Amino acid sequence: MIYNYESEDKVLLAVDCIIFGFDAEELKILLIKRDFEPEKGKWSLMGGFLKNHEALDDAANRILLHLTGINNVYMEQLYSFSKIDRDPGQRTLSVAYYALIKIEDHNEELNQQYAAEWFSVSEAPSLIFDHNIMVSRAINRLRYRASTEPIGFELLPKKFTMRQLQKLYEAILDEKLDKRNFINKINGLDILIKLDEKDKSSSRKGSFLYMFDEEKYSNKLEQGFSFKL
Amino acid sequence: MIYNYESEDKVLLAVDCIIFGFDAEELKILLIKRDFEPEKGKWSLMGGFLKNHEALDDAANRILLHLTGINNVYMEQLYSFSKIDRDPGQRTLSVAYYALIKIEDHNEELNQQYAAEWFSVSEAPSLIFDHNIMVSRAINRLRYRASTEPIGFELLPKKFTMRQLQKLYEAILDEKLDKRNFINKINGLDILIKLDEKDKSSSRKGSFLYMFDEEKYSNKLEQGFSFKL
DNA sequence: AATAATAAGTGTCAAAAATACATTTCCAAA
DNA sequence: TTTGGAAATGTATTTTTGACACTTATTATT
Repeated sequence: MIYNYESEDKVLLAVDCIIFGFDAEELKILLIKRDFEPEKGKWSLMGGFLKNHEALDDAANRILLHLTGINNVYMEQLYSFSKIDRDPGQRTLSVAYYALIKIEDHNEELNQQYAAEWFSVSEAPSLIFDHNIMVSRAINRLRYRASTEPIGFELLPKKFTMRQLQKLYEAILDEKLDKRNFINKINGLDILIKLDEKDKSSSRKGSFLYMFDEEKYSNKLEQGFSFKL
Repeated sequence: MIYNYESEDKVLLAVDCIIFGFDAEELKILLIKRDFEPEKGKWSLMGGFLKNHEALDDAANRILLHLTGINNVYMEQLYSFSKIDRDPGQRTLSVAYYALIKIEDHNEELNQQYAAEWFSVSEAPSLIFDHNIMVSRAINRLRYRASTEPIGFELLPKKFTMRQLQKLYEAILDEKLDKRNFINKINGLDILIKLDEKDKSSSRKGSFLYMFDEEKYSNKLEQGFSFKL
């Protein structure tokens, strides 16, 4: 007996992306104003529908690229949302993804070509459907992931200062950290390259720039090292 | 303008359940032999298809109930799998859930009414499709969850000994734990009720039985307590 | 009644990790 | 040369984790 797949229901599957950025010491999300009904004119996550011939990861990347021009960034599947009436227009499920992007690298295109806008996580407007729930789930996941894997760097410029890194973690974890303890911990991990360059934008003395040493990190990983912050 | 939902593809959405149990000091999963093509006769997770009128959580519960007679147990959504050809019969996505059940409470019905069989996680057969990947992801999730929330008790009888609890955590974490340190840690959490009863099945002295004190736990939760093992 | 067998139950010390905390240094601008 | 301001730096204390071995309670056996 072959299973009769035809007798089963098929569903519309949306993919929605929570896009995180970091700027001015704040964790931000990228939102768009929805330009069609239902809920036209309201703020929304970036979304689209899964096509028959693509995997979810691919759909998430396609949607991100299409709505922001951004490609090739860190993304992770978050959760699938399925409340019957979550979309008042039509029965739709949604698989949420979150992405981490370096705001500086993408600022211009976003503002000009796309109707997208950054909001500080704490001041974001209320969103359509269950998107607020998605965002808060994404923040939780980001908190966990950022304290067990070195993904914070995805939100910073390639070269960054210790202060930036600390402010980033403070924003993600939503708590103040002690500067000396933070630096000691980071240095203890031994996965950064300290450059000879300094960033002089914030002080006369200038502060040294660092880069994440991906190669060193993956070597250490193989030797049983585990990132913990 | 109203969005034209009709032009979007719809997909078949399966729900597969990884069902964990604990017995004889081992972490186990419940599998069934598939009785239809494709892959008829091979071992598989419990699965079914999402219906148009139900949410994923409800589908997972329905499928669990239908295939095992089990109801009302701990379940958590795990991940959505979408590789194009994951099911050779038909393009299908699958949302995986895992469940924790108390084997003792359900043993008879499972063996008699249903063609389900328990396998130790380490000795389970190779499964159809991407089910092996689902299982290993579920184990990871279970490890994390069990060390940050008191869900281990879902796998034990209502009354259990310290030794059982320790063996359970050893099985979940896949590492030996020190008896004294473990007991000290558990007692430090102060979320168990020590009963006057003893279990005499494993020694002449007998060992005290404990119960999880749900009420105490949720009170402590509200006061900022967080379970950590 | 004494003994033997077996798992249950119990505490301390040392090492490591986390936390709290204040001063000096460097550089450019005035 | 002085000054302002952020960057850089180390130590002492507390807390947590990890290692480790003997006594107790009970019943079955003699």
